[in-house]
Amino acid sequence: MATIKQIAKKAGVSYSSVSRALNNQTGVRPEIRKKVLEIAQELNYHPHSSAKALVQNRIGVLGVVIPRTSEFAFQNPYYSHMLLGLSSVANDMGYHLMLVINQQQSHASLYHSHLVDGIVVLANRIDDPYIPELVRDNVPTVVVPGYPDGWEFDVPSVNSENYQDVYRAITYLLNLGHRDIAFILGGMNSNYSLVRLDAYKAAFRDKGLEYKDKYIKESDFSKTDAFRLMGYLLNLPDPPSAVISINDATTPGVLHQINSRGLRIPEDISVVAIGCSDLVDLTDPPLTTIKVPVTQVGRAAARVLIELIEKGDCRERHVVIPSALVVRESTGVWPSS
Amino acid sequence: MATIKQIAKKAGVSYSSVSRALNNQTGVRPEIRKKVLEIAQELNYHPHSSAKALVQNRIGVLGVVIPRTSEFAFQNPYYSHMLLGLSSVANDMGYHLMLVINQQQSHASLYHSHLVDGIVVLANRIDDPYIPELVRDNVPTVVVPGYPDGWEFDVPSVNSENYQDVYRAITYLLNLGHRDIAFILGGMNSNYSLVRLDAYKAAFRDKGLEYKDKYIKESDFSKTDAFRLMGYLLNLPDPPSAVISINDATTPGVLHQINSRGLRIPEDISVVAIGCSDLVDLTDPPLTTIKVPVTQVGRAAARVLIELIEKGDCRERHVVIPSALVVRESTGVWPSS
DNA sequence: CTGTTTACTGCAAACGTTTGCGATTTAGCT
DNA sequence: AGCTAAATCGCAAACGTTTGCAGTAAACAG
Repeated sequence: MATIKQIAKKAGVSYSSVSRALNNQTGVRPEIRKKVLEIAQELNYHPHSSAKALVQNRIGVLGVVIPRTSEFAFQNPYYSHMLLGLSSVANDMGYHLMLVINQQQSHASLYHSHLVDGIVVLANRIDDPYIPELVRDNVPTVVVPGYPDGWEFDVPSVNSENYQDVYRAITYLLNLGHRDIAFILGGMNSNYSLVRLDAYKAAFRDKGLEYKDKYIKESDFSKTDAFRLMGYLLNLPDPPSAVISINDATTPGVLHQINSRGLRIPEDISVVAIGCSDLVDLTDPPLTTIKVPVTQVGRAAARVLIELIEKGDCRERHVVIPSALVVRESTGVWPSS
Repeated sequence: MATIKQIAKKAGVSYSSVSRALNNQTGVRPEIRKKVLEIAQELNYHPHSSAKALVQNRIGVLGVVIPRTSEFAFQNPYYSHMLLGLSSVANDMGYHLMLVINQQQSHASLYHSHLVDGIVVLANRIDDPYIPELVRDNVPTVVVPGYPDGWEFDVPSVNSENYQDVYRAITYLLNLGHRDIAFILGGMNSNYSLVRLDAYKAAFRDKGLEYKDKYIKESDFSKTDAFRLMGYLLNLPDPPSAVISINDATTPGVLHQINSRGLRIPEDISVVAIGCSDLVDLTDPPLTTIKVPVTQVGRAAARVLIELIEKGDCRERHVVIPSALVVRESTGVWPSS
C-alpha cells in the first residue's frame, strides 16, 4: 500500500508538500504538484481514511440506523427507497453510508467511537430509548419521521405530509358518503401510526362526525396481521364501507382478505393505500393512494444531516416533503347503488 | 471525548496498562483492571476506531456495493432481504456494514483507502468493469451471484440454486404438457439471466424438445418492461401456454398484463414466478414459485467474506444455498380442457 | 538466602496523515 | 543592486491507539 512518505521520497520532496499537493492546497510549485500527482497515480495511492480521520476528526460517514425491526417489516420498499435517497445525496457530498440494522447497543456509540459523523434514524419509534442519548450527547442526528408536536425534546427531522395526507384522504372518503371507515394501523409506538391516527380523527371531527373506535385496528405492520384484522372487520355485523391501509406492508394483506371474499372494489368496499410501492398499480382496480415520496425524504434527511455535521446547525430543523393523494379507481361513492 | 490517556491519568497507571485492561488481555492486576473499567464506564469511554484501525490495519467494516442500478431495480425486495442477511451475520461477528449504491468509482478504492476490510458485490453483472481490479489487487471479495462455470477468473461467490431451480421448473412445465413456455428475463449482462436461461434451454434439450427463441424475452428488470413484453407475447398468433418470470420486479408486470386481458390462470396460461417476495401469496391464485432464499444467501456471503478477511482464504469458495420449487395453483396441465 | 521463573508495568515507537511555524527561496519594485 | 513582500518548503508535533521490549516486583523452589 502506497503512503505519502513513499511518494515524497520518490519525488524528492518533504511529505508535507505531498500532502498539500494531493489536497490541492496552496503553497506548492506547479511542477512539483504535477510530479506528485503523477507518482501518486503510478503508485495507485489512496489516502488512508483512518489516518486522515484521526487528525481531522471527521471520517466522512453517515450512520443510517434502522432500529430493531422484524424481518417482515424490513421487506417494506420504504427502506429501499429511503436508502436510495440517502445514498444519492451522500455520494454527491462526498460521504459514505454505514448501515446499521437491528443493532442491540446505543446509537450514540457509533458516533462516540468515531465510526460516523452523524446519524439518521429511520422509522423512528416514539419509545426508542436511544434517541434521548443522542440529544444529550449532541450527536448530529436526524430522525425520520419526526416526533409529534410538542414532544419533550427537539430533534431535527424529515417528514412527508403524514398528517395532511390522511386528513385529505379521510375527508375525501367522507365526502363520498362513507362513514364507517376502517383504518389498519401499525403499532402505536410508530410515529407514523400516531400522526396518521390523529389526522383520521381530526378529519371526522372537523366535519362534525364521529369516528368509531372499533374500525381502528393496530397491526404489527405485517401483511399477515393486516389480513387477520381485515378479516375481523369484514366479519362485523356492520362491516366498514371503506378502509385505509397504513403502508406497503399492510396493504397486500388487506387486499387479499377482500379478494378472498369475492368482494368488489369499490362497489362493496373502497380502499385507500398509503405507501411508496408502485405495486399498487398492479391491483385491479388501480388503488387510490397516498403516494409517499420516500426517496425525497431520504434525500432531504441526508442533506439536513450533512448540514448539521458541517455547520453545527441547520437552517430548517423540521423539513416536510409535500406529497399527494392520487385518486384512482378503488374508491367510490357510498352507498354505491 | 474520553481517551485512554485520561483514563490512565485518573487511574494512576500507564496507558498501555489501560489498553490491556480494556481489551482484556493478560498482564494487568485484577484490581487495576477493575478500576480501569470503572473509570472507562464513568467517562463514557469509546475507543477511537480510526486510531485503532491505524495501528491494527483493520477497520471492522464490510463494504456492500450495489453497482449502478436503476431506481426501479433497487425496489426489488431482493436487496432488503440480502441486507438483512448480511447485517445479521456482520453484527454477530463484530463487523459493520458500509453500503455503497451506484458509486461511480472503482470498488477497490474503498478497500485501498482502508474504509472497508473486504467487499461483497451484490447483483453482480458479468460485465462489471471493477471486479477484475478487485481480483488483481487481492481484495477480499465475494460476488453474488457468481460467474458462469469456466469464467476467466475465480472470485469467491454465493449463489442460490439458480440453475437447478429453473431446470426443475421448466421440466415440471414440460411434464404438464406445456411446450410454448415464455421466459421473461432481465438483461443478458446479469448473471441471473445467463444462468437461468442456460437452465431453460437445457431442460428442453434434455427432454429432446426444442425451445423457441421467440418466447425468450429480455427485459430491463422493470415491471413496466415486463408488462410490455408480456403484451407482445400474448399478441402472438401462437401465444405461450406458460410463462416464467425472472424476479420480483418483473412478475407484477407479467401478472398485470395477463389480468388486464381477462385471461385465467392457470386455465389460459400457467405462471411460474422466481423471487423472494412473499407478495406472490397475495395473488389469486397463489403462484407457483421458485422461492429464492435471499436472506440466507446474504448470511452466507457475509460469512465467507469474514473468513476471507480473517484467514486470508476460505474453505468453500463457491457456496450454493439450496432452494425449492413451491408448486401452488398458478400452473396446470396443458391443454387444460 | 539466593537464584529463577512468573506476573505485572511503563516506555517509546509505530500506524499515515495534517498543519502551524519558522526558514528559505523567489518575485516584484525602486 | 538592494529591499520588501510573497510564495514555497520542510520540520516536527499531534491525533489515539497497540505492542515489543526492557525493567521491576513478586512468588517460588532449592
